[in-house]
Amino acid sequence: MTPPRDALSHDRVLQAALALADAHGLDALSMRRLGAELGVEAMSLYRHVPNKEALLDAMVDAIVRSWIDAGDAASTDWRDRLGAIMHRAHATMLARPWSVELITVRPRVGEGRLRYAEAVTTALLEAGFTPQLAHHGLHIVDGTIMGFTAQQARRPTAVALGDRVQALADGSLAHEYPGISRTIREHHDHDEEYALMVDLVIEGLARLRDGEAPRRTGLGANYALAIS
Amino acid sequence: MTPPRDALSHDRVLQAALALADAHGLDALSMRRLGAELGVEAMSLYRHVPNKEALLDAMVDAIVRSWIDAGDAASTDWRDRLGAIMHRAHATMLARPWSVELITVRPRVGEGRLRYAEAVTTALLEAGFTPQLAHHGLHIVDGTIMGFTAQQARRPTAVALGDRVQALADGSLAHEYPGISRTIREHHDHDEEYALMVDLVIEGLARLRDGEAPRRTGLGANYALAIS
DNA sequence: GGTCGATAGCTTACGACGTAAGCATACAGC
DNA sequence: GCTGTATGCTTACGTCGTAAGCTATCGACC
Repeated sequence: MTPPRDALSHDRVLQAALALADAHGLDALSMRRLGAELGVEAMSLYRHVPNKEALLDAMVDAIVRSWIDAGDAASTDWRDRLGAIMHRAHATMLARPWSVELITVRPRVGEGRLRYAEAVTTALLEAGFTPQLAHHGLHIVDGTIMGFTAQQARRPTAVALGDRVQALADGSLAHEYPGISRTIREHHDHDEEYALMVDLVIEGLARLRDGEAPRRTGLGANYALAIS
Repeated sequence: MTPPRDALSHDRVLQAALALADAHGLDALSMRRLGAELGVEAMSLYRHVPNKEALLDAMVDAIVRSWIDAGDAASTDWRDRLGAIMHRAHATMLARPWSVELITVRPRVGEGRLRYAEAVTTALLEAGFTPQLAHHGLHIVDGTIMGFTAQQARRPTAVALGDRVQALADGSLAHEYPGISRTIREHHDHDEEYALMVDLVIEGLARLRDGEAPRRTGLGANYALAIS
């Protein structure tokens, strides 16, 4: 059967879902609305997607896949390779703010995430990290990307919604929160801030590899035990 | 009117919501079920809580509030103060895995979050950081806590759900993903890994304060522009 | 002590949501 | 032309958050 020009397919559904989230946010992405966007009833989508969860997973993987680039491996400097990945991940997520939430919450390991993890891991291994340390490094890089980006992505909302943020900015809470009041008025370039952290992390990883014992603040377990 | 022993109140609703999430996860927290748990109809809750969103925000703030401790300020060493906060935050979130998702997604600035931000900021300011750098430091610390913890919290799920993770562990995907296959079999202590990152970040902040120019991997903006 | 206003909880109802089950259509291969 | 299979539609169920209005209880005051 030659499908008509506008036949559905897994990919068409996926693309429409991405477009809908881009246009109206993640909350607007319901199966009914997605169907409508495709000129089709909601239930028809289930011919091409097992359920909504799987669709969300596919969306996540499509995005994570774009974090890496075939050209990365060409660079010989592992710092550049890692930096490129981290900045690309940051930029692509900020371009679709809804994706941050989605990626944070859905841990399914798909093709894209595997390729990304592989790229980071091999960069570290080739740079002389032990397998143990490379594994830690992957988690540290991952945490850095997600944590910083998540925080940055939700900052505009925080400003828009937080009545208190205004009070802080105009100084009326200066007595209660002197520290924040003093720092909040600075001008901040968030992209530059991220670059700062990326370099901080990469430099820290290099020092770990080189066996320079970090000045320990005390074993983490102590704190964990102290409060549990 | 003396309320009967079991009268509702904002606090009782909040505590019940926390308990329900602890016991059955965030998905189980519906207004109907929460009401049932309190022996009350769903709509009765709305006398004490404006809507579900506000309840979730209150839950978040109750948790974030526990990240700091009055004793922190007593310590003179800023590394210890920061380390204590970061480890406490990590531990309290892991103790309630559902909170990670909630905190990541809801950026409302409440009392607890302000106090936490203030504690981190003043620790940095008192350690000689410029206001500008202290502000960056807060975001870096925040990103580190959330990113790493989020990733760790969802890792068990990733293992449970990812059919591929098994394939990686037993080596059948070694050809496609040699790097991950090599590192995934290492034994990992995740708390120790977090301690590693905390020290890495604190040490990196110290170097920023001391004006040691990090070895730049190239300006972040370059990457961002290259792909957008 | 009778009345009154406020408070707390209940009832009903609406419009979303994800999706199970079964039906209708339309094509490909014979 | 017949038949099997793939595709999309229809209907329906149980869930959700919450708007609107009702009822019952109780302290405060005349």
